[in-house]
Amino acid sequence: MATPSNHIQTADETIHNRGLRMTDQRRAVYDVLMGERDHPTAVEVFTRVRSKVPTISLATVYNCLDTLTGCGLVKTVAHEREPARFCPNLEEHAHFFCEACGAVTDLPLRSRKKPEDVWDFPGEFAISHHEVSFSGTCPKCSAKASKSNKR
Amino acid sequence: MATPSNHIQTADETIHNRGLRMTDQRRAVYDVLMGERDHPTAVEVFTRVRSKVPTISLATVYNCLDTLTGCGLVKTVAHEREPARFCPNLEEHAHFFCEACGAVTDLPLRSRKKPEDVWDFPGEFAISHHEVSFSGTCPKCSAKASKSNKR
DNA sequence: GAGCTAAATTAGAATTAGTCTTGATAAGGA
DNA sequence: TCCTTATCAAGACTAATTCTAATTTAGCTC
Repeated sequence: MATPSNHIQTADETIHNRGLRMTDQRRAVYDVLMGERDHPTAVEVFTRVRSKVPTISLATVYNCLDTLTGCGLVKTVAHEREPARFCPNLEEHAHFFCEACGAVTDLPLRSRKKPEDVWDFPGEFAISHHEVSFSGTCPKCSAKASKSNKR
Repeated sequence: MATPSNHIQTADETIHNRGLRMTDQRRAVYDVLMGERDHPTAVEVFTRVRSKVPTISLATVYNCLDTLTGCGLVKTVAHEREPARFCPNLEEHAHFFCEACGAVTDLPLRSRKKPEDVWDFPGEFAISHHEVSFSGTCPKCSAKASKSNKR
């Protein structure tokens, strides 16, 4: 329903099909997200985008991110009270938040398990989205920690 | 590790064991959360608590919620960019957010399944927390919707 | 290509949730 | 009782995001 899978659409097509325009700003924001897949915040996107489109404003970055998420090209990633992050990975996946370095890692699904198998839904819940997130220490920081523990 | 399960502690004991005091304000905040299990925001807790402790300030409510979560008596529930909600249910469970009425429902675990069975963790991730949330339409709102669709 | 219209952008103001600061208050132990 | 420390309260402050209003741009029609 959200993404017509009959054929692969380019971002341009997806946007045009909604009656919207692929402007320089929107493309630049999208390119930044596709370029470095590190889940930047709006402000981080803003600073990266400015190297390509120096006149862009932060409000526009917010607008573009809004448009792109509205078109389903980008997903927002919320974690605790931290600023929202943005992710162009449309595959089903969970997120891992490293408490040491702040890195956010995509974790692909290993087995296709239905939520109903794992959690108890008492009554008729109509699920439209679900989100799974983990936090802890990422491999890099785990390695660093065990090294410094050995001294 | 987080909750010593050798014997059941009262909230008072848990707080005292941390060298802190169970004040009127803290008890009132905790009682509000235990009373209506509807995942109120800090402001909602504030308005409810004021009927018991009329002189309490919002800052104190934030402080109390902070202390209680620090002691592990209460969990914060984050969803999108919305204000944080608070939950005294310490059992492992997921949350369901109704997009129609805004209600938040606890969903207990049906089967004890390890995250590693479901998601692919490439490398040595040390998991300290995980959070699962669903959104969609709750049973009440589903019933209302199907009724009004029939007209 | 000029003119029109709606969409998009911009800068800055406004909002909101939450935190910080500071001084007052209160509780528990010596 | 005195002393120390925790706690509370009020309001100032911050950061992320949204809103507003004016300007610019793109695509369409003539």
